[in-house]
Amino acid sequence: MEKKIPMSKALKFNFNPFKEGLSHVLGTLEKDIMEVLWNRGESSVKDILDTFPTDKNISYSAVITVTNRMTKKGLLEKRKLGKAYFYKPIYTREQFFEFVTKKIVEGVSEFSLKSAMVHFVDYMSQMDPDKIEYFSKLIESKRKGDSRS
Amino acid sequence: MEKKIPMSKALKFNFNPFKEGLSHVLGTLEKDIMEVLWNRGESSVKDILDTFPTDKNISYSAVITVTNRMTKKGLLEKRKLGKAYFYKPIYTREQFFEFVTKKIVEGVSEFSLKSAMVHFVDYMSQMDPDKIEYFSKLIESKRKGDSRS
DNA sequence: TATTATATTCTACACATTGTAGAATTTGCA
DNA sequence: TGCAAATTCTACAATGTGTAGAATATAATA
Repeated sequence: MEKKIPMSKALKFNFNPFKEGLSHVLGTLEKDIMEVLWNRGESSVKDILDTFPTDKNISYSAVITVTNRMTKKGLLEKRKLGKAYFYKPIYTREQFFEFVTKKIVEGVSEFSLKSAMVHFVDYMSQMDPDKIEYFSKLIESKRKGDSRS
Repeated sequence: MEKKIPMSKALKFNFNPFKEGLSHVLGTLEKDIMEVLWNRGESSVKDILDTFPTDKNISYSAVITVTNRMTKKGLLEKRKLGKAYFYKPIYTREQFFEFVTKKIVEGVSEFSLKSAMVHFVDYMSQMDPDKIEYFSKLIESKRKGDSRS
């Protein structure tokens, strides 16, 4: 019997606006694991566990269950190296942030474009002017060159 | 024994970027109920059920359970009128969209401001130029007058 | 006031997601 | 081949949502 090839589905996620950083998108353990993998690259479960503070008290099983779920969800890739499986992120940290941000921006724009515009500008206006400056430039460049469909 | 006042918690929600419209934020039945309440105003469970197509086959219990959960979540208010409870949205449709959009925009900006800017502009540039026009104006007005704080 | 129609509450199950881990099994290297 | 290490399997908890039956409460009316 052929081993089933674990189809890496397209990444799906929810966005929780009441959390921060990666926790907008990932559970606590998922997040910890992603951080480790982005920081030290392809790692085994043991590697991951070793980076956790001792008082964290997470079991080997807990980690392996979650890494496998993340693999199914299209977040990680795994391959066997020697005796153990090694996991690595399919997306770099930057790609992941890009991907998530794009989806959310598209989603919220579809949800309510006008509100999105207003609140986006509001948000930026509370930041330093550089931000708005940068943003204005982005828009200007779109308004000019970019008239392709 | 005093009746417990059902503290209307602050509205919490997740945003699913892979859905559309209200379904970004609400479950199917929740959404159907909100639509009814926004359309016809304060309504009893029976009222709500009556608006559902016969083939929908949702039980009275199902609706009442969900309306009560939505009340706990800070989405609805209820009060007794005659024999039955009547539910009404705490937020108007517009307020709700505003609220959700604001939270998501703030969330995604916190998540990754630069990406958010880029994708937002990208998204708009695929829309008609009016959108960008409107947006530019918003920004301009911020850049001028609004230097408070 | 007793009856009845109707509304509510309670409880519970299903499914999905995430955190968690023990037990059993497999496997690779010494 | 045997053992240590790793994996798989299974399972339970909590949360959110859909769903509904049974029991109970209540209001209107006969």
